[in-house]
Amino acid sequence: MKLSKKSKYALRALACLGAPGVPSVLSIQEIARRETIPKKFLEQVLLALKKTGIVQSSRGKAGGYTLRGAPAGITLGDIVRAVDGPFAPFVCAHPAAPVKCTDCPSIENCWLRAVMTEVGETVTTALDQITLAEICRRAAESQRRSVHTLMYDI
Amino acid sequence: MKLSKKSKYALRALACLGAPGVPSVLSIQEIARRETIPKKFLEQVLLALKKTGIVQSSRGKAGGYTLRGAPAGITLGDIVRAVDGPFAPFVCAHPAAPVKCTDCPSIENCWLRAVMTEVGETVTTALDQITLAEICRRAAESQRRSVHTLMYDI
DNA sequence: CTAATCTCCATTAATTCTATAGATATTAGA
DNA sequence: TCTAATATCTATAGAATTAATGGAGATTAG
Repeated sequence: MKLSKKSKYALRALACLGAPGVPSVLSIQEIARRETIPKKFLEQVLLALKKTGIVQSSRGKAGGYTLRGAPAGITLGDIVRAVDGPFAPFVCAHPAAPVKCTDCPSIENCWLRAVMTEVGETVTTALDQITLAEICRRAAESQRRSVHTLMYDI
Repeated sequence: MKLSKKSKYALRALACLGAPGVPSVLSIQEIARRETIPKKFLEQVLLALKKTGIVQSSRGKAGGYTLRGAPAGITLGDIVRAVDGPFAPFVCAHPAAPVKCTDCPSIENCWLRAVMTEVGETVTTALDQITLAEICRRAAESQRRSVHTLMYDI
């Protein structure tokens, strides 16, 4: 039940792109620098985010990535699905393209599949209720708090 | 967001132990045979389930495993946690023993951690609402249905 | 043109998951 | 007391997945 680093990087990159007061177009290199993410790895992450339409890119000099829609319209679920795939507790419980497990009796008549499909849906619903806007808001707040703490520390 | 085979094996083993009309004590070998699970692997799974008190065991000849409590008191969450650990989307969002990620600013002040801890709690709540009793009921129903189908097929 | 960028494909490295092996401890029953 | 069937424990091999890197295009502003 752990999320991949890809997801984590995707979240941080998007929070970066959605942060107010940041240039709306950022290059891979710039995001990698800001968030300390391996550049070549981030490249793959952004490509995945692009494929599902969460971000858009422009090539050439002065190119880079930008959010495709408003942060309020992008959910945590969208992001994680884009890089890690759908929430299928087991392959036979895959929402779109279920695959028979080697040990299922059959794909239509597998009680584990039935229960697990429901679980996957529950998780999906939960993650789809958190938006990138909310995440950005919290990120900004957290940063304010940390600066505040730092000032006290000094 | 995929569950491990350990979880799957645990669920099947417990559904087996909780099924009505089955001897209440089953040996590892017997469960492995019924559910087609590698015996030595199942051994580890059952040991984990024992450690958290979901099953109890007796050693020696005629020994084996049995459920510790009523199926209605064991949740899917209990089972998965027992073998796969708690639902921590990231290590810093571990409910009991959070560990600082290499890229967190700090464990107290990480917005990803805050959001992800909530997500983990949501998943936990969802999984804790499905009981083993419910699972056993569905398993039995599914089996009835499959026998029915089979009769038609022949 | 050129330099900075995204894109695509392949490969290596690291980690985690799955499975197996073997030695030991326990217990019912002959 | 012996034997056979069982759980327990620790280690390790094998497989699969994830993470990271490398390098050769394609595109575009200036």
